[in-house]
Amino acid sequence: MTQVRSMRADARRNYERLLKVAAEAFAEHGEGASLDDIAKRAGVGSGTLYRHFPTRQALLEAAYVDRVEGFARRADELAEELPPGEALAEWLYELCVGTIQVRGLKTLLGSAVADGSDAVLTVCGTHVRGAATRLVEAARAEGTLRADVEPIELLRLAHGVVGAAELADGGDESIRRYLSLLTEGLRA
Amino acid sequence: MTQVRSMRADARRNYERLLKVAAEAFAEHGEGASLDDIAKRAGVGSGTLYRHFPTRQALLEAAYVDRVEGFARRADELAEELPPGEALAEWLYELCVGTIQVRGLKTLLGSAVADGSDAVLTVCGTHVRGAATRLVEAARAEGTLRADVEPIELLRLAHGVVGAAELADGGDESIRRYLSLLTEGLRA
DNA sequence: TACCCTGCGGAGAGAGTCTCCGGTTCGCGA
DNA sequence: TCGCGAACCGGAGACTCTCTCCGCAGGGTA
Repeated sequence: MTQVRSMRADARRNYERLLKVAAEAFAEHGEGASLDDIAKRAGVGSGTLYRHFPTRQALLEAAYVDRVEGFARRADELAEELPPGEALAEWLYELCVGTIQVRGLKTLLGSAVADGSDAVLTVCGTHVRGAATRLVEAARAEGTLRADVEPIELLRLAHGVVGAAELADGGDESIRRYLSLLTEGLRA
Repeated sequence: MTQVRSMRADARRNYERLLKVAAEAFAEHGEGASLDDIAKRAGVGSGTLYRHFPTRQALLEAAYVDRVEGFARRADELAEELPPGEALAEWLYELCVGTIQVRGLKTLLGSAVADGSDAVLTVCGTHVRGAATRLVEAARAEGTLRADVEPIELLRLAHGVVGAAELADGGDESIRRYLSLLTEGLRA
């Protein structure tokens, strides 16, 4: 995606410094971390930061792509280890836990499944939507998942579950609880 | 709740001007509306605003209490008109729609059902939790709602549903869809 | 080695938050 | 009705953060 090779050596150095520092800063202060401060900590001017990453969103995405790719890979691992329904359930759980633990990731994943024009679909969006689609299709074929549920709907609901869990204590048990309520429904 | 009577006449005038302007500003610009701007529009200095409402949250709550009281009253109306299960479902739907339509309300209701120490429970929290409890108990007694679901859990999940719907188009149909997925569960 | 031009840095404008305190004005008691 | 003390006002100003602009350094190529 990023044409890293045609970058000048110093530019590339700065780019990678910024990425590293940004990941730390977002993890520490959440998505709202001061951008000028990130620039300072990386030893570059703010101009340099904004040249490489025009928006906060761009930096957030660049800093966390590999983590999101990790979620996508994990989906395939789980698909091999478990029956489809369980794989999907476990993946959603891990996704939610990851989202709540790594500060800043929630916004990123949120905008990755938001209803923007699909033309400008982000890398993260592609990864996470792809992974969800694979798991959903398998679970549907197996007959353990309602046939009318779209992958994107599941991702959005998972995002909602994270929101709900945050309102509780934000712990893994809250995630598990709200996810199970969603899976099993509210009827008696 | 607010000891309005013991206020000096000018203080009270300003207090109410601020409330009115704040409700407009939050509705127009969302919860992030500029506080200094609200003060200016109300014709007072920013010091006056901060004296009456020490935090953005305090102003938000004061500006929207009556709306939240409206939700609570609506719960009782619905309880009279419909069977418990339907009343609860309809109330949650209206709550979600209201939350998404009135900008700024989402944050307020979120913090009203957050896991803060219950000692500092807000007025809005009391109203909305009370209403939910009444509806939940009736639906449980009727046998249409899982017996192990707490009112607060339902409110948090509703907040999550609003989040999910926002990621879609934010329309009433999205709310309806995600709420029904939650109610009926995801199993085939 | 020398030159061009990519990429750098940080000053500074703009927007917002929140505090502080000199000045105003309300309302009570006489 | 007057006068005084307390309650309340207003907005200047310090601080934080975002984002742009442009003179200049220093990398890459011939």
